[in-house]
Amino acid sequence: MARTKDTIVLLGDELIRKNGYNAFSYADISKQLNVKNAAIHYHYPTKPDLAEAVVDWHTDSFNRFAEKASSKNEADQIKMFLNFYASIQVSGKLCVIGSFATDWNSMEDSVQEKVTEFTENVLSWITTTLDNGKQKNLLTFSSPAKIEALKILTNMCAGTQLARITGSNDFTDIKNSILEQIIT
Amino acid sequence: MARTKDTIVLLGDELIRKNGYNAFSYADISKQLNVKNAAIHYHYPTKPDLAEAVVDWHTDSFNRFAEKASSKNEADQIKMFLNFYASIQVSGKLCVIGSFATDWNSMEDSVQEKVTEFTENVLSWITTTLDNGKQKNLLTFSSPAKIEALKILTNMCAGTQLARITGSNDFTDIKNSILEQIIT
DNA sequence: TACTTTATTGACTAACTAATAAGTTATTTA
DNA sequence: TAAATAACTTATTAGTTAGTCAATAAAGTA
Repeated sequence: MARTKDTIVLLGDELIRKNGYNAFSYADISKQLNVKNAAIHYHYPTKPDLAEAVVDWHTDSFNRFAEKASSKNEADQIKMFLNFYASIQVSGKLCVIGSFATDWNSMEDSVQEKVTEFTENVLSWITTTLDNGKQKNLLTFSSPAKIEALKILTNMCAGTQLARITGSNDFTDIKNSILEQIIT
Repeated sequence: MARTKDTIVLLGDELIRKNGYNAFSYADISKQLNVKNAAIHYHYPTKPDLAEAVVDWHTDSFNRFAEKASSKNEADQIKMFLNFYASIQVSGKLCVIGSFATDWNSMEDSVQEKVTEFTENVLSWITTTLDNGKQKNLLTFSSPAKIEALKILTNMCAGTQLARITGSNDFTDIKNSILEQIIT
């Protein structure tokens, strides 16, 4: 039964994106899971090991998202993407990319590499989706798709951060404005 | 002589924006300053006290920036603002807003309040500058100035974060694209 | 000159941290 | 059934953390 092992990743992810990588400890997880901290070390010997597993989970999760979205048209796919970020915002979490970027300098190389790969994966999905949507006349934007993707991603990533400071209306405004501008 | 006291804030700010609030310790500062950690506690009794001083420093710093920029036209003011973020990116730091947002839940109320005030101050400066620039036909954008301001700020904030992961070209591309689109 | 304030050190503490080693129990597997 | 493996606990360690307190030295003030 891989029950505990999986739950650790979910709790780890929640703690990382709610409180930050350096703010959480194995004790936080073990308390919530009602096991001793040594049990966490049994499944994930070191903190970087756990961090890697968290990034892997996000990779799988995003691939499932892309798979699920692939049945819709490009305008709806972008909508789904922004709605995904809206759910992050509502749950009080942050985008993984932003969370790991802030604690980048305390991250092991192995973790950094996985985060980089994940980020490039997300960016290329947005870029391709924008490009295809433009060709089908479902989407409009003037800059190259890659740069439009960078702007949308940074809007969402820092949008969830900003919402903590100035409130969730700011996030919603950003999200709606993006959709208004790119959907024909 | 307030030499040490001021240097502590500068070092604290650098550590917060390079490594994160929860990743730095009084020991890091005391080593660099060649004083004992008790000396840091003399000037800033608790970590939140230091964090408040760091935010105050940013408030002063931004006010000086706005004052200095006020002699230029609105297009140049926005350019200056983006260039300011470019210098943050180059120095390997992050935007204060993003740094504090990520560690928001480990922040004292007193610090949160100061960060909120600072962020609203920055946002209203961008909004006003965009608005004035539009009226003078120096700037063009279709959404309300406030929302355009939110988008530019989140682009810059997460742009410095993303640059750590995927490289500084992405930041430069975002920056140039913003300028191309809003400057007439 | 005597007192007070400012800036600092030295010495310490209590709490927390990631991580380890040895032992325990239950479940597979051969 | 015996051995092996998986999933833990108990107990502990070495290091770090923010924060305190008493002592000190220098500079300013009355």
